Amino acid sequence: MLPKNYQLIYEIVEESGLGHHLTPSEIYALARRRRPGLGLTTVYRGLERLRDLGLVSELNVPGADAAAYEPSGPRHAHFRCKRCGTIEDVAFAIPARTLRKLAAAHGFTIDAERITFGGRCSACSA
Amino acid sequence: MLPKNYQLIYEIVEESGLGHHLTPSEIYALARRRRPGLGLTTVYRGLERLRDLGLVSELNVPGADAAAYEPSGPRHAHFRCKRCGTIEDVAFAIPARTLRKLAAAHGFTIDAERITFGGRCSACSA
DNA sequence: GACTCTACTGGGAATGACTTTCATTTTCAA
DNA sequence: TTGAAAATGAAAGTCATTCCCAGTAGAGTC
Repeated sequence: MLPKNYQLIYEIVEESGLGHHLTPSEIYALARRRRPGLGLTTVYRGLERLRDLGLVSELNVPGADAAAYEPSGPRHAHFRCKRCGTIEDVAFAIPARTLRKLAAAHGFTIDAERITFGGRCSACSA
Repeated sequence: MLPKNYQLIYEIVEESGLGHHLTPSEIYALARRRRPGLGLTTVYRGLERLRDLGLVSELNVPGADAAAYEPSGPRHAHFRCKRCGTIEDVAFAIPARTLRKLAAAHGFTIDAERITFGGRCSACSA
């Protein structure tokens, strides 16, 4: 059974909705609204646990100063605007067949895939 | 003209060869062998410049505590073993046509693409 | 209920990568 | 030569993340 606090952390990430991305300290701030006295350490520990359970995904994007978390959903990529820093979800994933081929060719096993694009978002390229 | 120190930093990353990945502090240590008294600040500044010039690429891999640098070469992906932390190059890139389609569909421009796989390397999965 | 063992908890200190600041030095074109 | 702009290094600062440790809550047992 998941400890209450980890449950809370999961709810917060979950409620943020797909396509939103929260940093640990944002999660901390939100969680303390519902359970003041909660420690930052617990948030980090909870996120680690949830990550291991596959309930949330960590996406750390180059250029961003902190990691971000989102509820685990269908595989997708991320786009980060180099100017304003916004992160968007992009519906793109490498076909499983391709992954299998790569893994076979290199002799390793792949259980995670992270794709990030960088550039200018529509607002910033105007 | 590139300042001497930045040149030195570039040479170090360059000589590391494709497929090798150096952290700023490793680069710092190597650079000081040739130019003692060089400051860590200069290494960071140099890497930033070289990155802007497109001469080196930064690959920051989730789970690693520091960023890593490699000479800019043909586009490729990286694989990081979750157990031993080794980073390998993987000859894989998303086709330009696919990138164009994604960019057009979302209204942004893509000028960078970062792909990282996670899993177990051949040694660690045995 | 009382007991125990374990997992969970929070605060604060520690770590470590990276950045900022600032006074000094180098570069290089005029 | 000279003067502005760029580069430099030391030290201090920032900030996300982790470690440590003593205290607490919960599940299971008697």
